[in-house]
Amino acid sequence: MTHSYTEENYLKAIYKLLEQAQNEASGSAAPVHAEEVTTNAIAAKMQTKAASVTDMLKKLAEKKLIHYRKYQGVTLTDSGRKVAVHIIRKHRLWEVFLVKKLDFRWDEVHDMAEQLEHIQSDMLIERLDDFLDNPRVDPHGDPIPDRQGKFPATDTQLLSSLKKNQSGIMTGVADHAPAFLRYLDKSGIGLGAELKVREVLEYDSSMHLLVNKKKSIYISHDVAKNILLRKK
Amino acid sequence: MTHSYTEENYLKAIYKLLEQAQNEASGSAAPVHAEEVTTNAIAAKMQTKAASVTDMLKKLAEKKLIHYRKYQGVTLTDSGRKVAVHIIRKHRLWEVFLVKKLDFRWDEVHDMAEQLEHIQSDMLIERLDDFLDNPRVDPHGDPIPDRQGKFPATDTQLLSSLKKNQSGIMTGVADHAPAFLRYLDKSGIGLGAELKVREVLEYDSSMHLLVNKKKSIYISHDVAKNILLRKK
DNA sequence: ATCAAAATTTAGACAAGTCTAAAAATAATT
DNA sequence: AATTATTTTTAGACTTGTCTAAATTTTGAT
Repeated sequence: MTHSYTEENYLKAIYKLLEQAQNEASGSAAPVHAEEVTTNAIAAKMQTKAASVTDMLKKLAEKKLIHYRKYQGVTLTDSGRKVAVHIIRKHRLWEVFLVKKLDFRWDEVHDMAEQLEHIQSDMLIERLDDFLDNPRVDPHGDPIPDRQGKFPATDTQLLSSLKKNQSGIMTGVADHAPAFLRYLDKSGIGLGAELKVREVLEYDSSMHLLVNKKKSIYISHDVAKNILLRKK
Repeated sequence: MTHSYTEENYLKAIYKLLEQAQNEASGSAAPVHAEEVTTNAIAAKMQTKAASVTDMLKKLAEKKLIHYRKYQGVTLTDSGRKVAVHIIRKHRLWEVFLVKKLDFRWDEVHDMAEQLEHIQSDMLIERLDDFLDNPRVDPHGDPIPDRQGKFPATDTQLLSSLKKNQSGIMTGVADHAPAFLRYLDKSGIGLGAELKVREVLEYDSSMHLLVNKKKSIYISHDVAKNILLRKK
């Protein structure tokens, strides 16, 4: 019923890689057949060696947390996905706590939440959820699944998909690197900001934006690809 | 600079056993020469075997966290004590959070705090301290050391040491067992309560108390030995 | 279709923490 | 002071998670 710290981290990594594969597949024309995650991808994400990953995959498969076919790749079973989503729920709720109650900035909370997400107590996390007024998203705009593991509906798109004169409200980021987050802070771009596309430069797809109807800034295509918003 | 979850738990156990030995020594006529803790005592407290304790003691001695003389016993070095006190600080602050902010009862928080005390982040614990308005004691009345490891001064005694007609304000408990705490709740006895000794029965030292000038109850000597108060 | 490159798995080893059983040291008792 | 009894330590083994190096499988390119 209970899983080790390390097992939880592997399940979370696999979940995120699967999610990422889904997003990339839906972006292309390819049909979304059950994507699988590779050993090497997991090793890269976990900062470990492929041999270690193989060892862990065998253990997770034995516990029926993943579907594992040698040399082919892995997916999560329903129970594996449940564990992963619960870890994500805890991670994101603790991030809200750190930002809303302890006044940390959104670029500071990741490492602390990485530890807090493994605290074992369902009561604790439900009380924390209530204490925070049942937030739907974390400080980066990522959705927080409910206790059943259901994610709130979202309809966001990448800023990079907007055309000239279109605008939207920023709802999240696709890159959580502290340096990127601090760059956004410095540029006056945060969750809830109104972003209007003034111009899209043809040769490098960089954008000229109007932030909150006031501030005019230029951002690269790389930046635009990592900002999520709801078009209006 | 950083220690494993298990090392931290051993250091905390040794600290508490030393503290306990100190208290018992000061109660008797014996001089308080540097008490040492035995392998068996640690094994009992950690719910493990003596052989495992010996293995860990070697490691802790190598890291200069304890003074270890084979067959003789152990004490903490200054740096070992510092680690232990910091764990206790974190444990007690998290307990305050759980009770004051998440509305847990004082008998429910121990297991959660046992996990939370190992979260590594000095920033986090200082922010938490401020968020809780720098409490001096945890929900059981135990003193919370400051970030330098200094404990606030306290002058408490056991309820069992009071004589007929003496009274005091309850400041803590010596036993943290959930069943004991729930018994106190049911009896209307909690931190801050005024306890007046109406009568001490001679043959079993049980007491007749007046709680908050209203409620009259009888408690055994065992209970009286586990209630701390400040005499007035 | 074959061969080289890349990815994955196996084999064997290591560190942390635990255990049982046996040996050694200390304490207690007569 | 000698001899049990108790406590503590050592020896050797097991588990979890990791690693390197070698073997195997799959993929890609000609």
